[in-house]
Amino acid sequence: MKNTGEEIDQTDLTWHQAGMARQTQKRTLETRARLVAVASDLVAQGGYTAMRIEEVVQGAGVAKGTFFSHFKDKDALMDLLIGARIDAYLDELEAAEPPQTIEDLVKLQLPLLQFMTSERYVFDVILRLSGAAAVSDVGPIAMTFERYIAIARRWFEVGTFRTDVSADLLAEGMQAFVAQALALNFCALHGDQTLSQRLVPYLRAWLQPGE
Amino acid sequence: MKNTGEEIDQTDLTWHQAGMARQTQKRTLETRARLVAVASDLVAQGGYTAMRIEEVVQGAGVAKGTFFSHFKDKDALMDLLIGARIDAYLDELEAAEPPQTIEDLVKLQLPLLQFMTSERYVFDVILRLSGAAAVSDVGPIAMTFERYIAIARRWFEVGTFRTDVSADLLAEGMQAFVAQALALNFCALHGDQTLSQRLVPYLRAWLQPGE
DNA sequence: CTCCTAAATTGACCGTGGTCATTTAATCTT
DNA sequence: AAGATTAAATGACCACGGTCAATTTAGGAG
Repeated sequence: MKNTGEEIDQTDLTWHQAGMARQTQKRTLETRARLVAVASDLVAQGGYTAMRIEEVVQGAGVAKGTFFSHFKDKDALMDLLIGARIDAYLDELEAAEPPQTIEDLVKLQLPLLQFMTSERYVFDVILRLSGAAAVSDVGPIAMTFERYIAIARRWFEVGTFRTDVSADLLAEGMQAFVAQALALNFCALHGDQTLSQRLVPYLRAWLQPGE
Repeated sequence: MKNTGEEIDQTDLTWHQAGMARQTQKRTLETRARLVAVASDLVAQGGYTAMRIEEVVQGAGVAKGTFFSHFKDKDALMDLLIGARIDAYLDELEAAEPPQTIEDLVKLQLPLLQFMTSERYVFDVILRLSGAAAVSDVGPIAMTFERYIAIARRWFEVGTFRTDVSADLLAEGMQAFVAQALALNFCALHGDQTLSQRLVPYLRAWLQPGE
């Protein structure tokens, strides 16, 4: 995003008069890094639900207002932290061999799904940030959702699954079933089954109908 | 839920000594009714997002604490208000002829879906309350989700849809796709399509594979 | 009617996310 | 180096959901 502006004739203009923004100070990056590091630590200790902005700024040795000049709101920080975790799981999915059976498909994703349901709050944040209201604020989590679809699409292009509909549609459908299964995981009425148990019948009916 | 306690021998015990709770006062019901009425009015005026507990109690002429002795939290009130609206839409679905085509299926549900996406906040509340963490607090919205599945199941039992999997699975799958479509409705990257446009391909692939 | 108990109500208070006018610090200009 | 200009940081303040010890009120018991 940065430094992509076009070249500007500076012969009779200072770069400021030409409308260039003054460059970000080193201080800024340090402060931001400290905020993220402290937040990360706090999450490691007490989980996402318990993280408090007040504690983050105290730990980073800055005022509360400083936090909000670095992040739009608390969600933006969560977006970053949770998005990074999801990305790491997607790295593993991408590195793995494309799954050939429904069971493999579920098994491969299980670590990611378990992270997503590790705290109710985490799941809520993910749902809230999985789609961006404006193109300009597509955040880390929203990016991971795009990425997830892209990875799944590749699996369905080469795999042993139905071919009467596009791999893209199959991927989006799987996403829908995964979200459903995760939601039901928090539900007392259906909480007895494991994620896999719930997911496999769905995906079999979706990806291999009539078999 | 009320007055379901078993009969108790009262020959030598007052009903109070027998452990019966003193009956709810008329006052209670009036206060609660007033709170709900005011809240309902406020929602009608400014939408769910803008509703403030402070305004509700002011309008009802009670103290703030009173609200929370009637409702566990703000969500509980929203559960009631939104649940009632959804129930009304489900009444219509139940009264209608079972849809025979995908297009009819979507068209029939459209009013409900438009309500669910009328405000981002409403959608978030619905997602949050659609499953109850404990059996004891299955609220109005959670009930409507059970009801929705039951209605859809009946459609799929008599309709012109695939029969290789249970009608129950079909219903739950449709729910998943509907949720997905609603979520994408708030997403800038996919916001150009209408709900129907998004939903029809999904449901065709799910309910009538290979046709 | 009066006393007594439990239900209902009160409102000051708290936790926490978020704002913004003001102050401080860095960097550019001359 | 001094002055000008913008970025960064500050912290008092607000909004709003939620709590709870204290108070009021309803209605049965005597």
